[in-house]
Amino acid sequence: MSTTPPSTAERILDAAEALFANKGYDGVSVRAITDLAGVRLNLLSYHFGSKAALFEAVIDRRLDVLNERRRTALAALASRKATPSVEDVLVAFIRPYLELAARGGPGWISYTRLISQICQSDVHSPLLETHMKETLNLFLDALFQALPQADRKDLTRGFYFTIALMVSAFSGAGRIDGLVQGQLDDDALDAAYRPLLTYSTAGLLSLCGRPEDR
Amino acid sequence: MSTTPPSTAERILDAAEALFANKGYDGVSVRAITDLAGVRLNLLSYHFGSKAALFEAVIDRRLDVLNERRRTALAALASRKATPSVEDVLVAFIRPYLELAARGGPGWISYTRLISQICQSDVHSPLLETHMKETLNLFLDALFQALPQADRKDLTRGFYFTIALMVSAFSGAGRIDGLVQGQLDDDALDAAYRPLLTYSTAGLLSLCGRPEDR
DNA sequence: GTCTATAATGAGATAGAC
DNA sequence: GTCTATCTCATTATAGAC
Repeated sequence: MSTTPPSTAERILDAAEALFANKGYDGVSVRAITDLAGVRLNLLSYHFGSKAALFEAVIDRRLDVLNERRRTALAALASRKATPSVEDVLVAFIRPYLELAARGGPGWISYTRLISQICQSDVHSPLLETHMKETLNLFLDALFQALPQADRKDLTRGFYFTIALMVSAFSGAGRIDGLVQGQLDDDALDAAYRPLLTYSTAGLLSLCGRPEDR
Repeated sequence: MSTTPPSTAERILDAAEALFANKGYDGVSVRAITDLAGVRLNLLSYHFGSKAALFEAVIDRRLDVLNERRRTALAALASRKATPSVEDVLVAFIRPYLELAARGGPGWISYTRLISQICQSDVHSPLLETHMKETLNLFLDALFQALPQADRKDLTRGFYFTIALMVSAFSGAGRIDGLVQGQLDDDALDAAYRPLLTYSTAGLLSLCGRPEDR
Protein backbone atom coordinates (compact mmCIF):
# COMPACT_ATOMS: atom_id res chain seq x y z
CA MET A 1 0.00 0.00 0.00
CA SER A 2 3.06 2.24 -0.12
CA THR A 3 2.62 5.07 -2.55
CA THR A 4 5.55 6.74 -4.20
CA PRO A 5 6.14 10.27 -2.95
CA PRO A 6 4.51 12.83 -5.20
CA SER A 7 6.70 14.43 -7.82
CA THR A 8 7.13 18.16 -8.02
CA ALA A 9 4.62 18.35 -10.84
CA GLU A 10 2.09 16.39 -8.81
CA ARG A 11 2.57 18.56 -5.76
CA ILE A 12 1.94 21.62 -7.88
CA LEU A 13 -1.15 20.03 -9.39
CA ASP A 14 -2.51 19.12 -5.96
CA ALA A 15 -1.91 22.57 -4.55
CA ALA A 16 -3.38 24.28 -7.58
CA GLU A 17 -6.44 22.06 -7.46
CA ALA A 18 -7.13 22.85 -3.82
CA LEU A 19 -6.71 26.59 -4.30
CA PHE A 20 -8.54 26.93 -7.61
CA ALA A 21 -11.46 24.99 -6.17
CA ASN A 22 -11.87 27.49 -3.36
CA LYS A 23 -11.03 30.79 -4.94
CA GLY A 24 -11.32 30.36 -8.66
CA TYR A 25 -8.72 30.85 -11.35
CA ASP A 26 -8.28 34.58 -10.92
CA GLY A 27 -8.44 34.40 -7.15
CA VAL A 28 -5.24 32.39 -6.90
CA SER A 29 -1.72 33.58 -7.61
CA VAL A 30 1.03 31.30 -8.80
CA ARG A 31 2.94 32.20 -5.66
CA ALA A 32 0.14 30.89 -3.49
CA ILE A 33 0.27 27.65 -5.43
CA THR A 34 4.01 27.14 -5.19
CA ASP A 35 3.97 28.13 -1.52
CA LEU A 36 1.32 25.55 -0.73
CA ALA A 37 3.13 22.96 -2.82
CA GLY A 38 6.38 23.75 -1.05
CA VAL A 39 8.33 24.33 -4.22
CA ARG A 40 10.08 27.29 -5.78
CA LEU A 41 8.19 29.78 -7.84
CA ASN A 42 9.94 29.12 -11.11
CA LEU A 43 9.15 25.41 -11.08
CA LEU A 44 5.59 26.11 -12.01
CA SER A 45 6.62 27.69 -15.26
CA TYR A 46 9.19 25.01 -15.84
CA HIS A 47 6.75 22.11 -15.51
CA PHE A 48 3.60 23.63 -16.92
CA GLY A 49 4.62 26.68 -18.91
CA SER A 50 2.02 29.06 -17.57
CA LYS A 51 -0.74 29.46 -15.05
CA ALA A 52 -3.39 28.90 -17.71
CA ALA A 53 -1.75 25.70 -18.88
CA LEU A 54 -1.57 24.50 -15.28
CA PHE A 55 -5.26 25.14 -14.86
CA GLU A 56 -6.02 23.04 -17.87
CA ALA A 57 -3.74 20.30 -16.59
CA VAL A 58 -5.62 20.30 -13.28
CA ILE A 59 -8.91 19.77 -15.08
CA ASP A 60 -7.60 17.13 -17.44
CA ARG A 61 -5.99 15.03 -14.75
CA ARG A 62 -9.29 13.79 -13.36
CA LEU A 63 -11.92 14.40 -15.98
CA ASP A 64 -10.97 11.47 -18.16
CA VAL A 65 -10.88 9.14 -15.16
CA LEU A 66 -14.36 10.23 -14.21
CA ASN A 67 -15.86 9.87 -17.65
CA GLU A 68 -14.20 6.50 -18.09
CA ARG A 69 -15.95 5.26 -14.96
CA ARG A 70 -19.22 6.61 -16.18
CA ARG A 71 -18.95 4.84 -19.49
CA THR A 72 -17.97 1.62 -17.73
CA ALA A 73 -21.02 1.90 -15.50
CA LEU A 74 -23.24 2.52 -18.50
CA ALA A 75 -21.82 -0.47 -20.34
CA ALA A 76 -22.26 -2.70 -17.29
CA LEU A 77 -25.83 -1.53 -17.02
CA ALA A 78 -26.57 -2.35 -20.62
CA SER A 79 -25.21 -5.86 -20.18
CA ARG A 80 -27.28 -6.44 -17.05
CA LYS A 81 -30.61 -5.17 -18.24
CA ALA A 82 -32.25 -5.30 -21.61
CA THR A 83 -34.05 -2.03 -21.08
CA PRO A 84 -32.49 0.14 -18.38
CA SER A 85 -34.74 2.71 -16.73
CA VAL A 86 -34.15 6.42 -16.63
CA GLU A 87 -33.08 6.13 -13.03
CA ASP A 88 -30.61 3.40 -13.94
CA VAL A 89 -28.97 5.67 -16.49
CA LEU A 90 -28.82 8.60 -14.12
CA VAL A 91 -27.23 6.37 -11.51
CA ALA A 92 -24.55 5.37 -13.98
CA PHE A 93 -23.82 9.03 -14.55
CA ILE A 94 -23.99 10.33 -11.01
CA ARG A 95 -22.71 7.48 -8.90
CA PRO A 96 -19.13 7.44 -10.21
CA TYR A 97 -18.93 11.12 -9.31
CA LEU A 98 -20.17 10.37 -5.82
CA GLU A 99 -17.86 7.40 -5.31
CA LEU A 100 -14.79 9.30 -6.38
CA ALA A 101 -15.72 12.28 -4.25
CA ALA A 102 -16.36 10.09 -1.24
CA ARG A 103 -13.49 7.68 -1.59
CA GLY A 104 -11.09 8.92 -4.21
CA GLY A 105 -9.17 11.07 -1.78
CA PRO A 106 -9.24 14.76 -0.88
CA GLY A 107 -8.31 15.84 -4.37
CA TRP A 108 -11.62 14.60 -5.69
CA ILE A 109 -13.54 16.73 -3.25
CA SER A 110 -11.71 19.80 -4.43
CA TYR A 111 -12.39 18.68 -7.94
CA THR A 112 -16.15 18.71 -7.53
CA ARG A 113 -15.96 22.32 -6.46
CA LEU A 114 -13.66 23.15 -9.30
CA ILE A 115 -16.10 21.65 -11.77
CA SER A 116 -18.86 23.74 -10.32
CA GLN A 117 -16.85 26.90 -10.82
CA ILE A 118 -15.97 26.04 -14.36
CA CYS A 119 -19.60 25.43 -15.25
CA GLN A 120 -20.34 29.05 -14.35
CA SER A 121 -17.54 30.51 -16.39
CA ASP A 122 -17.89 31.28 -20.04
CA VAL A 123 -14.13 31.48 -20.22
CA HIS A 124 -13.39 28.01 -18.90
CA SER A 125 -16.44 25.96 -19.70
CA PRO A 126 -15.28 25.23 -23.27
CA LEU A 127 -12.47 23.27 -21.62
CA LEU A 128 -15.07 21.03 -20.08
CA GLU A 129 -17.25 20.66 -23.12
CA THR A 130 -14.59 19.14 -25.34
CA HIS A 131 -13.89 16.47 -22.75
CA MET A 132 -17.53 15.80 -21.97
CA LYS A 133 -19.14 15.80 -25.37
CA GLU A 134 -18.65 12.17 -26.21
CA THR A 135 -19.77 10.91 -22.83
CA LEU A 136 -22.79 13.16 -22.81
CA ASN A 137 -23.95 11.79 -26.13
CA LEU A 138 -23.62 8.23 -24.90
CA PHE A 139 -25.83 8.99 -21.95
CA LEU A 140 -28.34 10.92 -24.01
CA ASP A 141 -28.66 7.91 -26.29
CA ALA A 142 -29.21 5.66 -23.30
CA LEU A 143 -31.85 7.99 -21.91
CA PHE A 144 -33.58 8.02 -25.25
CA GLN A 145 -33.67 4.24 -25.24
CA ALA A 146 -35.30 4.35 -21.83
CA LEU A 147 -37.84 6.89 -23.05
CA PRO A 148 -38.28 6.18 -26.76
CA GLN A 149 -41.46 8.20 -27.02
CA ALA A 150 -39.87 11.32 -25.53
CA ASP A 151 -39.03 14.42 -27.49
CA ARG A 152 -35.27 14.51 -27.79
CA LYS A 153 -35.14 18.22 -27.05
CA ASP A 154 -37.08 17.82 -23.82
CA LEU A 155 -34.89 14.94 -22.84
CA THR A 156 -31.70 16.87 -23.50
CA ARG A 157 -32.94 19.80 -21.49
CA GLY A 158 -33.96 17.52 -18.65
CA PHE A 159 -30.56 15.87 -18.63
CA TYR A 160 -28.86 19.24 -18.49
CA PHE A 161 -31.08 20.20 -15.59
CA THR A 162 -29.99 17.01 -13.88
CA ILE A 163 -26.33 17.72 -14.47
CA ALA A 164 -26.69 21.24 -13.13
CA LEU A 165 -28.38 19.84 -10.07
CA MET A 166 -25.72 17.21 -9.57
CA VAL A 167 -22.88 19.69 -9.87
CA SER A 168 -24.60 21.96 -7.40
CA ALA A 169 -25.36 19.17 -4.94
CA PHE A 170 -21.72 18.16 -4.85
CA SER A 171 -20.31 21.59 -4.35
CA GLY A 172 -22.72 24.21 -3.15
CA ALA A 173 -24.32 25.26 0.07
CA GLY A 174 -26.60 22.24 0.15
CA ARG A 175 -23.68 19.90 -0.29
CA ILE A 176 -24.33 16.25 0.32
CA ASP A 177 -23.89 15.40 3.99
CA GLY A 178 -20.80 13.47 4.93
CA LEU A 179 -19.14 14.03 1.60
CA VAL A 180 -16.45 16.26 2.97
CA GLN A 181 -15.08 13.72 5.39
CA GLY A 182 -15.01 11.01 2.80
CA GLN A 183 -16.15 8.47 5.36
CA LEU A 184 -19.21 6.84 3.91
CA ASP A 185 -19.93 3.14 3.88
CA ASP A 186 -21.95 1.57 1.12
CA ASP A 187 -25.34 2.24 2.68
CA ALA A 188 -24.43 5.82 3.50
CA LEU A 189 -23.21 6.29 -0.03
CA ASP A 190 -26.54 5.17 -1.39
CA ALA A 191 -28.41 7.37 1.02
CA ALA A 192 -26.24 10.36 0.19
CA TYR A 193 -27.49 10.82 -3.31
CA ARG A 194 -30.92 9.30 -2.97
CA PRO A 195 -32.70 12.68 -2.72
CA LEU A 196 -30.81 13.98 -5.74
CA LEU A 197 -31.73 10.87 -7.66
CA THR A 198 -35.37 10.94 -6.63
CA TYR A 199 -35.76 14.58 -7.46
CA SER A 200 -33.98 14.48 -10.79
CA THR A 201 -35.58 11.27 -12.00
CA ALA A 202 -39.06 12.58 -11.28
CA GLY A 203 -38.16 15.89 -12.88
CA LEU A 204 -36.82 14.31 -16.02
CA LEU A 205 -39.78 11.99 -16.40
CA SER A 206 -42.24 14.81 -15.92
CA LEU A 207 -40.47 16.88 -18.57
CA CYS A 208 -40.77 14.15 -21.12
CA GLY A 209 -44.52 14.06 -20.91
CA ARG A 210 -45.25 10.83 -19.14
CA PRO A 211 -48.27 11.61 -17.01
CA GLU A 212 -48.58 7.91 -16.22
CA ASP A 213 -45.34 8.26 -14.27
CA ARG A 214 -46.45 11.22 -12.25
CA MET B 1 -40.53 58.33 -20.17
CA SER B 2 -37.39 60.47 -19.98
CA THR B 3 -34.88 59.03 -17.58
CA THR B 4 -32.37 61.21 -15.84
CA PRO B 5 -28.81 60.57 -17.02
CA PRO B 6 -27.03 58.10 -14.76
CA SER B 7 -24.86 59.56 -12.06
CA THR B 8 -21.21 58.67 -11.77
CA ALA B 9 -21.97 56.21 -9.01
CA GLU B 10 -24.61 54.54 -11.16
CA ARG B 11 -22.31 54.31 -14.14
CA ILE B 12 -19.71 52.62 -11.97
CA LEU B 13 -22.31 50.24 -10.59
CA ASP B 14 -23.52 49.34 -14.08
CA ALA B 15 -20.02 48.77 -15.39
CA ALA B 16 -19.01 46.73 -12.37
CA GLU B 17 -22.13 44.61 -12.63
CA ALA B 18 -21.52 43.76 -16.26
CA LEU B 19 -17.88 42.89 -15.69
CA PHE B 20 -18.29 40.99 -12.43
CA ALA B 21 -21.06 38.94 -13.99
CA ASN B 22 -18.77 37.76 -16.76
CA LYS B 23 -15.40 37.41 -15.08
CA GLY B 24 -16.05 37.21 -11.37
CA TYR B 25 -14.77 39.41 -8.61
CA ASP B 26 -11.11 38.55 -8.95
CA GLY B 27 -11.22 38.56 -12.72
CA VAL B 28 -11.99 42.25 -12.93
CA SER B 29 -9.70 45.14 -12.10
CA VAL B 30 -10.92 48.47 -10.85
CA ARG B 31 -9.30 50.02 -13.88
CA ALA B 32 -11.43 47.89 -16.18
CA ILE B 33 -14.51 49.06 -14.33
CA THR B 34 -13.74 52.75 -14.48
CA ASP B 35 -12.70 52.45 -18.12
CA LEU B 36 -16.01 50.86 -19.05
CA ALA B 37 -17.90 53.38 -16.98
CA GLY B 38 -16.00 56.21 -18.64
CA VAL B 39 -14.89 57.80 -15.39
CA ARG B 40 -11.57 58.41 -13.71
CA LEU B 41 -9.93 55.75 -11.65
CA ASN B 42 -10.06 57.58 -8.35
CA LEU B 43 -13.82 58.08 -8.49
CA LEU B 44 -14.38 54.47 -7.65
CA SER B 45 -12.63 54.85 -4.34
CA TYR B 46 -14.31 58.17 -3.74
CA HIS B 47 -17.84 56.84 -4.21
CA PHE B 48 -17.51 53.33 -2.85
CA GLY B 49 -14.36 53.22 -0.79
CA SER B 50 -12.99 49.99 -2.12
CA LYS B 51 -13.47 47.31 -4.70
CA ALA B 52 -14.97 44.97 -2.12
CA ALA B 53 -17.47 47.57 -1.00
CA LEU B 54 -18.42 48.22 -4.61
CA PHE B 55 -19.07 44.54 -5.13
CA GLU B 56 -21.41 44.47 -2.18
CA ALA B 57 -23.17 47.58 -3.46
CA VAL B 58 -23.71 45.86 -6.82
CA ILE B 59 -25.38 42.93 -5.12
CA ASP B 60 -27.48 45.01 -2.78
CA ARG B 61 -28.82 47.29 -5.47
CA ARG B 62 -31.08 44.63 -6.98
CA LEU B 63 -31.49 41.90 -4.42
CA ASP B 64 -33.98 43.74 -2.27
CA VAL B 65 -36.04 44.67 -5.32
CA LEU B 66 -36.16 41.04 -6.35
CA ASN B 67 -37.13 39.69 -2.97
CA GLU B 68 -39.76 42.38 -2.55
CA ARG B 69 -41.41 41.22 -5.76
CA ARG B 70 -41.29 37.65 -4.60
CA ARG B 71 -42.98 38.45 -1.33
CA THR B 72 -45.62 40.49 -3.13
CA ALA B 73 -46.32 37.58 -5.44
CA LEU B 74 -46.60 35.23 -2.51
CA ALA B 75 -48.98 37.52 -0.69
CA ALA B 76 -51.12 37.94 -3.80
CA LEU B 77 -51.21 34.20 -4.14
CA ALA B 78 -52.37 33.67 -0.59
CA SER B 79 -55.18 36.18 -1.08
CA ARG B 80 -56.33 34.50 -4.29
CA LYS B 81 -56.30 30.91 -3.18
CA ALA B 82 -57.10 29.34 0.13
CA THR B 83 -54.60 26.54 -0.38
CA PRO B 84 -51.94 27.32 -2.97
CA SER B 85 -50.25 24.38 -4.63
CA VAL B 86 -46.55 23.66 -4.63
CA GLU B 87 -46.35 24.85 -8.19
CA ASP B 88 -48.10 28.09 -7.27
CA VAL B 89 -45.50 28.80 -4.62
CA LEU B 90 -42.61 28.00 -6.93
CA VAL B 91 -44.09 30.32 -9.54
CA ALA B 92 -44.20 33.11 -6.99
CA PHE B 93 -40.52 32.55 -6.33
CA ILE B 94 -39.24 32.02 -9.85
CA ARG B 95 -41.43 34.25 -11.97
CA PRO B 96 -40.28 37.59 -10.56
CA TYR B 97 -36.73 36.55 -11.36
CA LEU B 98 -37.75 35.73 -14.90
CA GLU B 99 -39.74 38.90 -15.40
CA LEU B 100 -36.95 41.13 -14.22
CA ALA B 101 -34.38 39.29 -16.30
CA ALA B 102 -36.59 39.49 -19.38
CA ARG B 103 -37.89 43.02 -18.99
CA GLY B 104 -35.97 44.80 -16.27
CA GLY B 105 -33.23 45.91 -18.61
CA PRO B 106 -29.77 44.61 -19.42
CA GLY B 107 -28.54 45.04 -15.88
CA TRP B 108 -30.88 42.32 -14.69
CA ILE B 109 -29.45 39.86 -17.14
CA SER B 110 -25.99 40.50 -15.83
CA TYR B 111 -27.37 40.18 -12.37
CA THR B 112 -28.61 36.63 -12.88
CA ARG B 113 -25.11 35.60 -13.87
CA LEU B 114 -23.64 37.42 -10.95
CA ILE B 115 -25.96 35.58 -8.58
CA SER B 116 -24.88 32.31 -10.08
CA GLN B 117 -21.25 33.11 -9.45
CA ILE B 118 -21.86 34.15 -5.91
CA CYS B 119 -23.70 30.93 -5.14
CA GLN B 120 -20.52 29.03 -5.97
CA SER B 121 -18.25 31.13 -3.83
CA ASP B 122 -17.76 30.45 -0.17
CA VAL B 123 -16.30 33.92 0.11
CA HIS B 124 -19.26 35.83 -1.25
CA SER B 125 -22.26 33.64 -0.57
CA PRO B 126 -22.66 34.92 3.00
CA LEU B 127 -23.49 38.25 1.39
CA LEU B 128 -26.45 36.60 -0.27
CA GLU B 129 -27.63 34.62 2.68
CA THR B 130 -28.23 37.57 4.96
CA HIS B 131 -30.41 39.20 2.32
CA MET B 132 -32.27 36.00 1.44
CA LYS B 133 -32.93 34.41 4.78
CA GLU B 134 -36.21 36.11 5.56
CA THR B 135 -37.66 35.54 2.12
CA LEU B 136 -36.57 31.92 2.05
CA ASN B 137 -38.35 31.23 5.31
CA LEU B 138 -41.55 32.78 4.00
CA PHE B 139 -41.50 30.50 1.00
CA LEU B 140 -40.60 27.43 3.03
CA ASP B 141 -43.61 28.12 5.23
CA ALA B 142 -45.81 28.44 2.18
CA LEU B 143 -44.48 25.18 0.77
CA PHE B 144 -45.13 23.46 4.05
CA GLN B 145 -48.71 24.67 3.94
CA ALA B 146 -49.07 23.18 0.50
CA LEU B 147 -47.57 19.90 1.70
CA PRO B 148 -48.52 19.64 5.36
CA GLN B 149 -47.70 15.96 5.56
CA ALA B 150 -44.17 16.42 4.21
CA ASP B 151 -41.03 16.11 6.26
CA ARG B 152 -39.69 19.61 6.68
CA LYS B 153 -36.13 18.49 6.03
CA ASP B 154 -37.07 16.88 2.73
CA LEU B 155 -38.98 19.95 1.75
CA THR B 156 -36.12 22.26 2.56
CA ARG B 157 -33.72 20.14 0.58
CA GLY B 158 -36.11 20.03 -2.34
CA PHE B 159 -36.51 23.79 -2.29
CA TYR B 160 -32.75 24.24 -2.31
CA PHE B 161 -32.52 21.90 -5.25
CA THR B 162 -35.09 24.03 -7.00
CA ILE B 163 -33.20 27.23 -6.28
CA ALA B 164 -29.97 25.73 -7.54
CA LEU B 165 -31.75 24.68 -10.68
CA MET B 166 -33.32 28.08 -11.16
CA VAL B 167 -30.03 29.91 -10.73
CA SER B 168 -28.40 27.59 -13.19
CA ALA B 169 -31.20 27.86 -15.74
CA PHE B 170 -30.93 31.63 -15.72
CA SER B 171 -27.20 31.83 -16.11
CA GLY B 172 -25.52 28.69 -17.33
CA ALA B 173 -24.96 26.90 -20.57
CA GLY B 174 -28.59 25.80 -20.77
CA ARG B 175 -29.81 29.32 -20.32
CA ILE B 176 -33.45 29.95 -21.03
CA ASP B 177 -33.99 30.72 -24.70
CA GLY B 178 -34.72 34.30 -25.60
CA LEU B 179 -33.75 35.60 -22.21
CA VAL B 180 -30.70 37.40 -23.47
CA GLN B 181 -32.55 39.61 -25.88
CA GLY B 182 -35.14 40.52 -23.34
CA GLN B 183 -37.83 40.41 -25.99
CA LEU B 184 -40.45 38.05 -24.68
CA ASP B 185 -44.17 38.62 -24.74
CA ASP B 186 -46.43 37.19 -22.07
CA ASP B 187 -46.89 33.82 -23.72
CA ALA B 188 -43.20 33.45 -24.44
CA LEU B 189 -42.44 34.37 -20.88
CA ASP B 190 -44.67 31.59 -19.63
CA ALA B 191 -43.15 29.13 -22.05
CA ALA B 192 -39.63 30.15 -21.08
CA TYR B 193 -39.73 28.74 -17.63
CA ARG B 194 -42.31 26.03 -18.11
CA PRO B 195 -39.72 23.23 -18.33
CA LEU B 196 -37.96 24.48 -15.23
CA LEU B 197 -41.27 24.63 -13.41
CA THR B 198 -42.41 21.22 -14.55
CA TYR B 199 -39.13 19.59 -13.65
CA SER B 200 -38.75 21.20 -10.25
CA THR B 201 -42.35 20.77 -9.18
CA ALA B 202 -42.26 17.08 -9.98
CA GLY B 203 -38.90 16.75 -8.27
CA LEU B 204 -40.03 18.49 -5.14
CA LEU B 205 -43.23 16.47 -4.90
CA SER B 206 -41.38 13.22 -5.39
CA LEU B 207 -38.92 14.11 -2.65
CA CYS B 208 -41.66 14.71 -0.16
CA GLY B 209 -42.99 11.22 -0.51
CA ARG B 210 -46.19 11.66 -2.37
CA PRO B 211 -46.39 8.64 -4.62
CA GLU B 212 -49.93 9.64 -5.56
CA ASP B 213 -48.44 12.65 -7.31
CA ARG B 214 -45.90 10.70 -9.29
C1' DG C 1 15.51 19.55 -12.53
C1' DT C 2 16.28 23.12 -9.26
C1' DC C 3 18.30 27.36 -7.54
C1' DT C 4 18.66 32.85 -7.00
C1' DA C 5 17.50 37.04 -8.83
C1' DT C 6 14.96 40.18 -11.46
C1' DA C 7 12.41 41.86 -15.22
C1' DA C 8 8.04 43.99 -16.70
C1' DT C 9 3.66 44.87 -15.81
C1' DG C 10 -0.71 45.39 -13.31
C1' DA C 11 -2.97 45.70 -9.07
C1' DG C 12 -5.75 48.63 -5.35
C1' DA C 13 -5.63 52.76 -3.04
C1' DT C 14 -4.44 57.72 -1.93
C1' DA C 15 -2.53 62.80 -1.87
C1' DG C 16 -3.35 67.21 -2.92
C1' DA C 17 -4.80 70.80 -6.36
C1' DC C 18 -9.00 72.68 -8.42
C1' DG D 1 -17.22 65.97 -6.99
C1' DT D 2 -13.50 65.54 -10.17
C1' DC D 3 -8.78 66.04 -11.76
C1' DT D 4 -3.55 64.54 -12.24
C1' DA D 5 -0.01 62.10 -10.38
C1' DT D 6 2.00 58.70 -7.71
C1' DC D 7 2.79 55.23 -3.99
C1' DT D 8 3.27 50.58 -2.66
C1' DC D 9 2.81 46.10 -3.34
C1' DA D 10 1.66 41.80 -5.91
C1' DT D 11 1.43 39.77 -10.24
C1' DT D 12 3.27 36.40 -14.08
C1' DA D 13 7.12 35.08 -16.33
C1' DT D 14 12.03 34.54 -17.43
C1' DA D 15 17.41 34.64 -17.31
C1' DG D 16 21.31 32.42 -16.16
C1' DA D 17 24.16 29.77 -12.71
C1' DC D 18 24.51 25.13 -10.71
